[in-house]
Amino acid sequence: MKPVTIKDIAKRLNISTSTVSRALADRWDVNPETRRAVLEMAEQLHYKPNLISLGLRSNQSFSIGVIIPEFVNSFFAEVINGINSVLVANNYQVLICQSNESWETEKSNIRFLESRCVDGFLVSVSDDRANCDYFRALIEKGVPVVFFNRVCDEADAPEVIIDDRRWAFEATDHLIREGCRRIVHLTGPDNLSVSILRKAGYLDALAAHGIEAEESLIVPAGLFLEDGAAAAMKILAMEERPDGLFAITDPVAIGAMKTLRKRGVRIPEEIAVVGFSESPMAAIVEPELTSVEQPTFEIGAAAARILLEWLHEGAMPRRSRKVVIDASLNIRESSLRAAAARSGE
Amino acid sequence: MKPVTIKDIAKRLNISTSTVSRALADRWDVNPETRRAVLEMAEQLHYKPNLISLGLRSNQSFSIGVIIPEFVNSFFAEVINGINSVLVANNYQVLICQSNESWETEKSNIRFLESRCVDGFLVSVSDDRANCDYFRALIEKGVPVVFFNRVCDEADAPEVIIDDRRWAFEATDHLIREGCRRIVHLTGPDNLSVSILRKAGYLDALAAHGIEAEESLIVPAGLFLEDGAAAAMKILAMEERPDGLFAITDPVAIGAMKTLRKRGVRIPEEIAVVGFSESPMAAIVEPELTSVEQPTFEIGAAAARILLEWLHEGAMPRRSRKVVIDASLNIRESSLRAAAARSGE
DNA sequence: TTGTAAGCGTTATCAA
DNA sequence: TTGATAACGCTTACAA
Repeated sequence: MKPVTIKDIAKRLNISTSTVSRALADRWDVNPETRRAVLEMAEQLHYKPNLISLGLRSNQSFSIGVIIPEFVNSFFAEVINGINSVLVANNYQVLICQSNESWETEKSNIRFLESRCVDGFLVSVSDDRANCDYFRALIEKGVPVVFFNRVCDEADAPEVIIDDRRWAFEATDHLIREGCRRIVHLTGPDNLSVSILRKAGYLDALAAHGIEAEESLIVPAGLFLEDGAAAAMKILAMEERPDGLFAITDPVAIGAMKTLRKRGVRIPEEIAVVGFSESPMAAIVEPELTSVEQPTFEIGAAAARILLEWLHEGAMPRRSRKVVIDASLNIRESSLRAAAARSGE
Repeated sequence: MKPVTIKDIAKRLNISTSTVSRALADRWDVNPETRRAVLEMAEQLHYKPNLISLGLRSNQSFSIGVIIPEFVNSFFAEVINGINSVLVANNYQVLICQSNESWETEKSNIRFLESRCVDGFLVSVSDDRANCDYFRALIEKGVPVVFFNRVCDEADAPEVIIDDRRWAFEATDHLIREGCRRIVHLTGPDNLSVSILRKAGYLDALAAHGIEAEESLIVPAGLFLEDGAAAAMKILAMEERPDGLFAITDPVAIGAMKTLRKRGVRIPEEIAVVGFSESPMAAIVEPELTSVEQPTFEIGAAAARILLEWLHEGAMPRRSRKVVIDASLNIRESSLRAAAARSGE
């Protein structure tokens, strides 16, 4: 069965499609009688406007492409909820594509979404991307792009982030105040903005407390549970055991923690642990994990709002070039070394 | 800047748009010379086909609407990965809508996706839906709908499920074999197919072992962490403490387990616990949680394949009316009561 | 082998 | 207040 169109309504009422269109759009220049009849008939035939054809004419699709590395870990899923809340309320559809941390996939996602005529992009970049040329080209063509979380500084586009460097500082500073002196840092992929910034914050904190950084304490890990578990094996093999651990993400922290505990390392007494980006798992694991909490929903909502503004204004909203959202450090058992030591005595 | 269209290519080459169209579609009836020129020009101008306009003509959009209750818990996110893997490979776009467990939202999602001319639906229904009339109407109109996980038996549509009743039986049976006799069951919302079936499986297992079911041991909980935590308080208040717990989902099991442990209940020694639907948290929580593992990715992929078949055949694939995917019981510490008792002696 | 023209659903423009 | 027509990007009979 073919879908009902304004033609069907027009035919039934013996009027023209333009009148039907006007009546449905609630225009002033249409007879109240006619409008009523049209609305009634539309209802009766279960008419639903075809948003696709609308897009053809206006050259906009009322859809937004979202490109993220993955959404199985709840972080990006929560961000998408923030994005959705804003865009759906404005009658936009969200098209979600996963890059699976692959640049190639990211590029093909962009092409695909362009073919679908999305009105703009919300992007958190993958980690194996060599440069930002693709996004630069997009922006130069006039396509609105807003980055969040994992950004592309070389591209001139708005970004919504937290102050990763500052919060990595806070996390490390907290460990030092808990008495840690040999703090290992599990890093993420090198070309990810968050990797670089969080490492910088870690180094800042060491410097602020006059602790010398040691190359051997900076352990390349990754972003996921397995990466943390693998890194833990390296830690166990170290001649001089560290007394603190700051991981780039919660999964990495948890993966490391589980492995260390299985090998009999007591947490936080022997090694205090701090993660980053507050996952639901942080409150599940034992001991509960200290972590930097990012307001994920708000990050998504903010990015979506900037994109909407760009769409409405027709130009990049300059004052939103860099939006820094606040974060917080949730202190839990995994890092409370001083308290644990006291209660253990 | 306007996007490049076949008109632009045609104008530059002084040929007609139909020739360009044919050349791009790689038709036989076009001069190799012309084809080469067209392809070259398309490349040069960065031409990208407009999938939207294509849909207008053919009355199909090459997009599929997916409606799920939520995707912050990884279960549905994993299913979507399965869906994506099949559909993206077939050049379909997936439009994801969350119902947030609200029937109203579900209905508005359907309307919205219909307006976007999706070619079909993949649905896991929300829990507060009164009936399936909406989906029935859709199917009668000839719109392909495939249900997965949470299905709508009243609607005549394919469904992809696991044998919830059987695996609830296995889970409960396992607890009984571990020596449990007073097993509490934390249930989900009443009108959800999985709630009903898992409760039935629980009762089956009790009956099979000649254990009398007790109304007071069937505790209405919900689907999430908080629901499990709240249910745990009820358990703690029971006069006769149960020795086993089977929860409708992992989050409920984990919520209950955390609360029980905080109140000093030893798991599995005092209460053995089994969850359902294997979440990543199962392997994180302590003690690690025994749970029924559903092949989430495969469920999504299977549902997507059935939908594709329906789309290609033009008729509902009858032999896929009910596809039962296999599952398994992952036995971990939380339920190994016998072993724990031995090692504790 | 190529071009012309109609059509998909809708709206904007102009004329009636 | 309403209707006819063109246009959005693309494909496809049919004609040349």
